[in-house]
Amino acid sequence: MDDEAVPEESAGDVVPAQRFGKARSARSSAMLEDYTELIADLQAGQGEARTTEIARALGVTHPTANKAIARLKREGLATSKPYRGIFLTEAGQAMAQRCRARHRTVVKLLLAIGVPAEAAEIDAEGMEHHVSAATLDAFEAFLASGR
Amino acid sequence: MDDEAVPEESAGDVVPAQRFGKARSARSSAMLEDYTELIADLQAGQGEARTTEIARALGVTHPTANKAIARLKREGLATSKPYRGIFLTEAGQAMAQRCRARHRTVVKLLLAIGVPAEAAEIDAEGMEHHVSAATLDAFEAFLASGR
DNA sequence: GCCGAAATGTAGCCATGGCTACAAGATCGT
DNA sequence: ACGATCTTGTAGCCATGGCTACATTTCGGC
Repeated sequence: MDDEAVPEESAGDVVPAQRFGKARSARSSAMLEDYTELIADLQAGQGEARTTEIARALGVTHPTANKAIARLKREGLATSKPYRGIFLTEAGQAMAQRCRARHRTVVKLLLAIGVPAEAAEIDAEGMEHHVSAATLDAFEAFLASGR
Repeated sequence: MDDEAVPEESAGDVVPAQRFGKARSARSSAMLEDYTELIADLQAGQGEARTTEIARALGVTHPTANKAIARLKREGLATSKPYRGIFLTEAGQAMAQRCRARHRTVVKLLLAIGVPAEAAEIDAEGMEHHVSAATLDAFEAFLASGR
């Protein structure tokens, strides 16, 4: 959180490095978010989340999914016992819920703007990870105001 | 490019794997877009784009910028001679222009929605790379319609 | 004209996130 | 209960995009 007050910047620019840095870190957590959200969906939908299902849903091979799940476990977002389903921890469930809500809001906003449904779904998948709290608030306010 | 013609999918879901795949590929081209856009800016602003400037503006070290520039050259987007400035090819300039226009549109849309200016700038940096042509059109139509 | 500082380039490390190939555990049919 | 098959896990490769450390080139001051 440091936007202005950069001494010898000619103020015309706001130091773009910050923005790019934020975009980069958002990219790195995007995967975690996708996985937790998906796992929550699978648990809700069919009781448990299996590695193969996760891989299939994300369009990656199962070893890739496996590595990602290992990372989720490392980060304390999920747990699992060998050859069994994957389960989210409290933290994981919280993240999944937040992401799902944000995803829905982004899609609704795009639709409200007039974006075709398929494009809205596809683009939201990538955009959502870059939507800050402030922006999300604005989206919700916009939707609530009935435009 | 394989979008439709997936035979027996029950149409209730549109196969999420596609969406994730698109989001992933958008992520991989995001860097190219950032660099070309920035190089164009630097050329316009101070006549030439130097490696150190690019690195500073993006908030990375110069070897990182150097590698990225090597990739730009590989992809035919930029040219440079050792220890000299970086220049965009025709293709690079075209990409830069498209990206800059898209960036501006995204920012304007966010502002129109009511997103605070700083958040709009930051979030747009990440979001823009996931905005498809269809979505961009919708954004422009929305802005033109004065809401 | 030379020498030192700044800029640029190169080498090599690390983590990530893809992949294929193979190993090992579960499950199900007979 | 056993074997085939499916699922899961592991190993190891590649490319990418960060980084630090070091080499080289350019450039500016003296």
